[in-house]
Amino acid sequence: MKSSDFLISTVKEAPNDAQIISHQLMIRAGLISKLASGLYSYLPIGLKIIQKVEKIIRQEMNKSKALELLMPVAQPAELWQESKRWEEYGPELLRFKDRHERDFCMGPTHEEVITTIAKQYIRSYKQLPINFYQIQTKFRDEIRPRFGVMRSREFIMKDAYSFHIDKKSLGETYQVMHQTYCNIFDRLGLDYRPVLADSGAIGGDSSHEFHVLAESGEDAICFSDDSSYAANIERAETLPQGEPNAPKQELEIAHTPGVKTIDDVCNLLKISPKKSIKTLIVEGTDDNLIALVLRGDHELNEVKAAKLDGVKNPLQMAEETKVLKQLGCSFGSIGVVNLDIPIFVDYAAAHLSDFVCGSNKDDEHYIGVNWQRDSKKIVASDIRNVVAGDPSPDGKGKIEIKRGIEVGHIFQLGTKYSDSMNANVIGEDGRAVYMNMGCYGIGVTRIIAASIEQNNDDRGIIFPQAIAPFELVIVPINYNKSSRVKALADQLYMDCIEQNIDVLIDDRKERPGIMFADSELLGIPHRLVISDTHADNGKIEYKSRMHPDKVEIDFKEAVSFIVDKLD
RNA sequence: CGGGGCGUAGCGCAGUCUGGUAGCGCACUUGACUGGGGGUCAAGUGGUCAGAGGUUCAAAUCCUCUCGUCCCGACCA
Repeated sequence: MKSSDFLISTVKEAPNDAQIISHQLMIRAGLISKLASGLYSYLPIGLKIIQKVEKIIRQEMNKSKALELLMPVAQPAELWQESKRWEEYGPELLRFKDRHERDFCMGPTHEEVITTIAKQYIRSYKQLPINFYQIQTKFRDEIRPRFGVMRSREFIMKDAYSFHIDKKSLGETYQVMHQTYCNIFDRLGLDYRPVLADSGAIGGDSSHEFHVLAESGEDAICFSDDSSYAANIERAETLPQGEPNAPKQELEIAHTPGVKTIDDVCNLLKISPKKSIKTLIVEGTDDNLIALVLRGDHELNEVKAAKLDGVKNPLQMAEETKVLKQLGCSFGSIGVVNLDIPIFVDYAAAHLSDFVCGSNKDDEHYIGVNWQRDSKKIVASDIRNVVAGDPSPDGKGKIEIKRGIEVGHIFQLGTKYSDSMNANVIGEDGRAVYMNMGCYGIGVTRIIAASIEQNNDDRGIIFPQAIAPFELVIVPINYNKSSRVKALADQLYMDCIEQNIDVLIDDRKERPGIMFADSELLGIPHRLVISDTHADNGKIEYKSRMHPDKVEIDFKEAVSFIVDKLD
């Protein structure tokens, strides 16, 4: 490709709505262009990158025996009503009517459609297992689109759906997909980790997420420092800590006028938050109130809490007016002594002795509280987020926490959709059974942002070779004035094309500094520079985007030198 | 949905408080010089100041409403 035939739309300054480095660089390098909130056009150079990512995904998916197909973006409401998700999904599902006033939605995912296809064409266990995938545009009307294509409303996703006669077969394909995902992310040159995940609203049993490690990641990932344990913080478990110590202090009232927060209580009473508890009130399933108790320095894990018996799922914090009416105090003064509603206590809080808590009266707190002596029977549970330093749930090592960008997610769905949509096959024994399903997603466009988050410097993007928009850039100095440079550069360009190198020759009438800066901003991995001074002695200059040093090589060997680098 | 910010040329911004000729840098066009790290000089192009209504002799500027956009929170396959 010649620069003069292409669109190089680099800019010095990114728009001020670009917050994170990948978003800024994608705008500055001219990969994307914003159309509206969460909607981006991919300019020619951005599309080249997408196509390279897709190629790797296709190759590995095909290798896993998955079959590519393509389903519609627009989907009829009937399908979603059948799976009950028309009601469950909420405003993230973009709904609209056609000219006949029939309800439709833009597909945020395709379980319903693929299940319909499977229902139609898969009749016998002999056709199973089978795994369909597509690479296609999804639309989710995100509450808050942000970070460019990292969390956009419209995005490209590879989604796969497998069908099985039983759970065993599903488990086998799940393992194959786990390995396939590792192969894909390896080839994409990403620093990533598979982690245990909550399966969320999609339902099902077993689930792993694949996270690219990056400071800007929206998820917290927990690792053991001494084993392979890794889990999303939503899912990472904490362990019971045994019986608390025997009481040493008497139960006493402390006056705490106007004090509401844990910080204020602890400052006033000169204790550590680790010796206090906080009591959160949530809605129960019968319009009742339920107390969740955490150590003062810990955070509630809403995913875990929503799964407790009698607690409304999804979790809903109680209104303060309702709390005031039923418990007689405001949020900051709730405590566990004489609290007459169901109480779930986090393991760490249940392990405390002689602690501080609210008294269920404003402006007073209890000190010297002890569970056995001062509170009614409680249920100890795992309801908090793990923190760095917690013991790993597998008993080996301690937990470390890092940030991650979710680029892949695999689920074992079981029969959730085949059941509600009546997708069955005839088994070996001649009886109809619901098919087990798995589903497997990769965020194609998010991968590009994630890769840039991991690979950049003060000059711009440093693309891994596998997804770089070009493998090589030729920068001729004085191309438009020096006929000798032009002849050599053109020859080199033709030779590269002959070797199937994805090469860009910068034949613009620009000063060298601009061409260097653009090639670095775009993250092209290899660069050859031709000038009159080099031409004099039959040399050419090579520079890798990864290394600061330039090297001189013989002009005649330049192409084979690059071919070697690309292998 | 709640709280906050912003909206002036393609991009980054000043001007708004205190009403009176719409500006700067980058980019873009033309020319000259220059030619290995975003160069210099000169001359240009480009704006319903987000939109609507109001106050006023006069509104980018004051008032009201609407829209867009970003941040924080709640939400999230």
